[in-house]
Amino acid sequence: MKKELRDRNGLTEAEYLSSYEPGDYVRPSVAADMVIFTVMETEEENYRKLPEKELEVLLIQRGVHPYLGCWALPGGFVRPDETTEAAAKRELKEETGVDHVYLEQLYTFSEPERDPRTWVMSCSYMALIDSSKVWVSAGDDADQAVWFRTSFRLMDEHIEYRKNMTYDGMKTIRTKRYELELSHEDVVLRSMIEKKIVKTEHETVTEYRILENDGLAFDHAKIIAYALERLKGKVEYTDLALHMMPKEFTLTQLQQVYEVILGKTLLKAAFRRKIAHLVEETDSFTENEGHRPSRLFRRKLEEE
Amino acid sequence: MKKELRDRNGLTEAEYLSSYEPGDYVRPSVAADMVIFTVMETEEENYRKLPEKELEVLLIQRGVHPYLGCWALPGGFVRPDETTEAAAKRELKEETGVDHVYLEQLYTFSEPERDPRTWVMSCSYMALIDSSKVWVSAGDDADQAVWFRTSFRLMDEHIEYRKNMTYDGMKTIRTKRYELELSHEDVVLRSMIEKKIVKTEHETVTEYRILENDGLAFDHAKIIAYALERLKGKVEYTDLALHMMPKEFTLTQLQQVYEVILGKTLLKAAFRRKIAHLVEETDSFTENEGHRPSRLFRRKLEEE
DNA sequence: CTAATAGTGTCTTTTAGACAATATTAA
DNA sequence: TTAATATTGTCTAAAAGACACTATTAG
Repeated sequence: MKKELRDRNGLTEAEYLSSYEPGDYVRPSVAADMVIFTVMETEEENYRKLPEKELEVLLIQRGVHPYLGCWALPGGFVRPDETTEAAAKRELKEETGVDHVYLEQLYTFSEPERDPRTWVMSCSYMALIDSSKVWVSAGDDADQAVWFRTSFRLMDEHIEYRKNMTYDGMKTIRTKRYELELSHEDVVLRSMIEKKIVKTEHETVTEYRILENDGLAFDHAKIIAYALERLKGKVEYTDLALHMMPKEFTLTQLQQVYEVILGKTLLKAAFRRKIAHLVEETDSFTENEGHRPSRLFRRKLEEE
Repeated sequence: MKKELRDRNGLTEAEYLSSYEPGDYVRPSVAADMVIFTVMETEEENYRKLPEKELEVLLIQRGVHPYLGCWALPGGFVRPDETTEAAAKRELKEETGVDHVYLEQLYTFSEPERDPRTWVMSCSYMALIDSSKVWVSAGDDADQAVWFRTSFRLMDEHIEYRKNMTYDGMKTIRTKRYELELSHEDVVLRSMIEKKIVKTEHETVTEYRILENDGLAFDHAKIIAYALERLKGKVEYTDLALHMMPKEFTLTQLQQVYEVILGKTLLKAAFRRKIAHLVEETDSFTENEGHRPSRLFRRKLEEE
């Protein structure tokens, strides 16, 4: 309908576009980086007991500078014919061989100095995959992908109330320090991340900062911390956790996944009531467990 | 600690970086676009009645191709020395003159053809400003910024259950069609946006599509729809709405803001219980309203 | 007095938390 | 039989929904 509008140079849109020259402004590279989570079972000695579960993140050891030898999130540059999401899916497929998984855009990190080489933004994604699909990548060609056990603990919390003199009104600064510890066999990567929430009259500014970092490349400690907070936050009011389950699972297994993500134990009865609407019964049961068999459930696709 | 590691070419990190050449891969431009919301009061005839409230979005009429004459979100390209957030803040200041407001990153839109000129990603932000600060920008130099009344209505909802033969398992497709209507005086911008949620065994894919669009530039209808959904979703469990209030406000005013955002009326008693922990009393009251005075509150900064 | 909003009390319903009782299995 | 988990029931506590009653003001 606006076809024949002409701009101040007398050009129609078609004419403008055909004569358009991109100009030589500096442009950033954009990478899609992925925080891929899964929950794995640890080996259990007692044949009767159920195995414990642990939250794991996939990392790749860098074989090139910068951060040579450090561990990084899987990811790669976005190409001009794809979306960031398509780039993430492509990398995911390459790195894990897995195809149809839950994928959610997290945040675009854009501090200009986050990559020492050049201006690179990271559009980060969180992927959830079920451990039965986890193809433990035997070190292929260049880089090796490894699952790291994840621990993310609040180490310190601090609130400061500040009477702001210049501007009227109060200001509160809430600071939380988290320890992120990733381990695989004898490799332990440890970072301290600070989350600072500054509230004033109208503003609320949240800021993450890496205080210490040992072995993780770039600002990936920050990205992983951000992903863990998102995961924790959404698990309680969405069906996110269901995406980490195999096709059929027991309610106890599902509860374990919730517990690992939330970092606390839940009451069985209350848990079952709460997630009842997210699952549906199958006719199968577990067998040969040394105790009463458990009904298997699957994710319910219908219903809200 | 990894200082002296050398890569396959025998270079240390410092050597590598000093010899680093960016290469000539194609890079995208990245823009920071903002969905700026405020809630304004309509004029009320009856001196006793309280004014109604309406949700408004700030748009700018484009004076250049492409989408010449269409209305677009305020925004601009990110510069190499700033974060996307800094770019958003800069544009916000330029466009509205307002400085310290609530700002939250929404989503990075990256469809390669979203800008007909060249490859441009949009890192979108939502800003909330209080209407008392709204400087009704008298059309300045180039482009004029105008507040548009917002209506976002679910027009159609549809669920399809599909038995997937090739792959085992079910698939459900939930489709929602929304009408986005933005109006200012006699200008009415109308778009239809489709939200499609496809659930399979492990995957949940959500996709927004513009079905119809009249007068909004680029994919901005999609971005506004996304922002409205985020706003609605977070209002119920955060203090987001408080960022749209003036320094002091009555609880009824706050309730009106909730109601406008949620698009439904709330019960007074229940509402007050729910938000009690987010506000604190002042000693002031409204006056000359033709009815009982109302206590003024302010946003509480302490406490969770 | 009136027409409006302000503010609170209370009953009901729903949801969450806590814990206990009973069921079932492989070795 | 035993040591484990599975499953359900029930009581209590807290939160949400619904509604009604009382308070206060400018004109």
